[in-house]
Amino acid sequence: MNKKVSLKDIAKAVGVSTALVSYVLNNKEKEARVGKEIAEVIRKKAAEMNYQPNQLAKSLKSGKSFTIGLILADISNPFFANIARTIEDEAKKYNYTVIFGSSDENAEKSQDLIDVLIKRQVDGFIIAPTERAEAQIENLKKAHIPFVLIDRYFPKIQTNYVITDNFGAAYQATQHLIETGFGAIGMIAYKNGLIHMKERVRGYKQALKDAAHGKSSLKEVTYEMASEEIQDKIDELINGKQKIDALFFATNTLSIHGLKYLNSKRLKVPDDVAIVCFDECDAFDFFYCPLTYVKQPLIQVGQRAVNILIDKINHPEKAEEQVSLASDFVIKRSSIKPTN
Amino acid sequence: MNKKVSLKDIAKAVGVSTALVSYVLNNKEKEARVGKEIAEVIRKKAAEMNYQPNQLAKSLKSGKSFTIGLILADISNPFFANIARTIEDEAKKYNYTVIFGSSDENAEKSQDLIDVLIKRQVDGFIIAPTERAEAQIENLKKAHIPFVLIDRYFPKIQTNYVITDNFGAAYQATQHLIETGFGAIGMIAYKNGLIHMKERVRGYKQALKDAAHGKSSLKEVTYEMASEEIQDKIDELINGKQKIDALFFATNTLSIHGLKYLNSKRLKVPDDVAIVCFDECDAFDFFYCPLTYVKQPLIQVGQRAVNILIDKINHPEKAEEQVSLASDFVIKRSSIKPTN
DNA sequence: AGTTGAGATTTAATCGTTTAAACAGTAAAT
DNA sequence: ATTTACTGTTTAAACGATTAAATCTCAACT
Repeated sequence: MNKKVSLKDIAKAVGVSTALVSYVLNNKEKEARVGKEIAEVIRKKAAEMNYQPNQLAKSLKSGKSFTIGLILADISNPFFANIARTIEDEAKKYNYTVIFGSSDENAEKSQDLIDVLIKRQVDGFIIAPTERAEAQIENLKKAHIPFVLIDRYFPKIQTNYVITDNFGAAYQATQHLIETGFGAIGMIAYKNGLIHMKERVRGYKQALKDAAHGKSSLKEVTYEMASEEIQDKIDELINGKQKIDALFFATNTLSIHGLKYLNSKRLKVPDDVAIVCFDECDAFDFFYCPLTYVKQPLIQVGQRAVNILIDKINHPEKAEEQVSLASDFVIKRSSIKPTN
Repeated sequence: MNKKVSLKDIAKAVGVSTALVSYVLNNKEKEARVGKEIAEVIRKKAAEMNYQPNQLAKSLKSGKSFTIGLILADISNPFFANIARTIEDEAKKYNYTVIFGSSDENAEKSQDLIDVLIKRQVDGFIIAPTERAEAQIENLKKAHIPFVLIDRYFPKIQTNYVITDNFGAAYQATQHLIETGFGAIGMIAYKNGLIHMKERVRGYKQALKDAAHGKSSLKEVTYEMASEEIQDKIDELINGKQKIDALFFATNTLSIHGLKYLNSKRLKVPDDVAIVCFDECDAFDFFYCPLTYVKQPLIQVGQRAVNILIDKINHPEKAEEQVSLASDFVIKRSSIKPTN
């Protein structure tokens, strides 16, 4: 059969040792003082035989795989897919390849993925960590494996991370609703201990407090049952004693589920309830009322994460870097007080 | 520093040769007649030292990397992201890892990715091939590298592939519009030579022909400039002499661009123009009028592709497999004749 | 005592590269 | 004539694992 061409094959074909071939094909002719003519012959033969170096062997020898492990919650969520895309592109610039996996916000799956990728000798990780992943992250630290967290991080662990200023963005969003004149502002968030979610909630509450705007109406749903639970929560907010007239969704998926339910209840945006979303989403383009949203700088998050990771890979002694990026806030009609 | 633990380290710690350690950790104690007590010691030590075998070394030795290379047009497109997700999940069942890249429908990028992945010794490829990629595919064949094409294939090249019946789906969609009573049915497709697109166009044309429904109104746009060009094309269809009253979009991205433009022109669906889309999309949920669409069996495509690939990897002598899957056709209000 | 055999373990080659070090050959310098 | 200094090339070890073959140790049997 058609076995793959190795250095040895070329060496045999030309009639020299593999060392010479290696030097030539790695452009180390100068240092290794390889004869000019033989170098040409080797180069020609390699091309002719369509030689492709075995990266596994190279990595084994060098201890560097030029591979980044990427662990996200779910690649089919556009938020993560866009980050993945950026990370892939950015990594390619430095000749790195990306292997990714979806954790589904599940700490065991996340650990499995980390193990698989460590066995594959990735040079480092970019991870959007799940709840209860503190131990995994501590272990990576202990093992001195470079990594950068994105989207979330653990305040108790000193790590590299690139996030967006969730508190600030949520504060701004809530403040905007207050200033626009809405009286009772509800929020729907995921029920979990992850910092990005906590910060969004904190921003919302702080904004209400600073404006002495009554007490907060926060409702939380689980990741697994979001689309069902959100319906009850919205009902409670709508029918509760402090009937809300504005609603802040903490993520794009919550927005989609929530808006669908509002549609099904024939509640009009912004007349019956004003809306602000965290993150954007293709789907928003087709909502009858243009939606106000927090626009996270996804591309910068991805690029910074890659840059910091590669820097850390090449300079393991460097101190951890923490980056918090500001979001844009895009105001559309969904959060404008209807004139009546 | 904290170098990684190797077989040798364990061997040294226990005071035996690496061979024993290897036998034990690969559960080959029986065949290799390893002492029961020492096996226990080795196992304990390995766990204690948190040994993770080096997959690169294993692969180098065995010639199998348990890695699949996945080449898609763009991972940030939900159509591909969903396939990627399925492929990742399915591959994991067989202990395979997926490395992916985006070709952006560009043959050079695709070739670059193939080269990178070959160097990384992937066991096989799953590829949604771009235009002008025939030579690449031929080369893979010549090199006896297992691969499965998805979404598209090349009729002139005998390969494994898993696609959906594009002709049938387009025929059904068009026939539905005819039977519903629309008089002039336009279609917007990408201008390229790829089989999936050609088949969709062929299905559309054949349905018109079989129903003796006048001549076709096909407009084609380029991949790179789709969002701009689609506007002119829609204008032509709307204002042309055979003013259309129904429109068939050949992909989800074309649907989104097209519908946005129709919205901006204040054309109502289905009153001014009926709509059928190929592929679904989250965004459709929020379009004011529920959209009729061809629902491709993405999960099956991904799973079959993985299964066929792994089969081919393990049995290279097997004949190529060609799979064409039927799509669902979901009829909603956008293609229902308004009663007036 | 010597042979046989089974059990337990090690040796060494191998996968495809890289690269320091050794070696060989020639020319210039002493 | 010998040393020195290049130039050009090969040797061999190493990366971390696997595994056939070799080796060693006993115990059992003749």
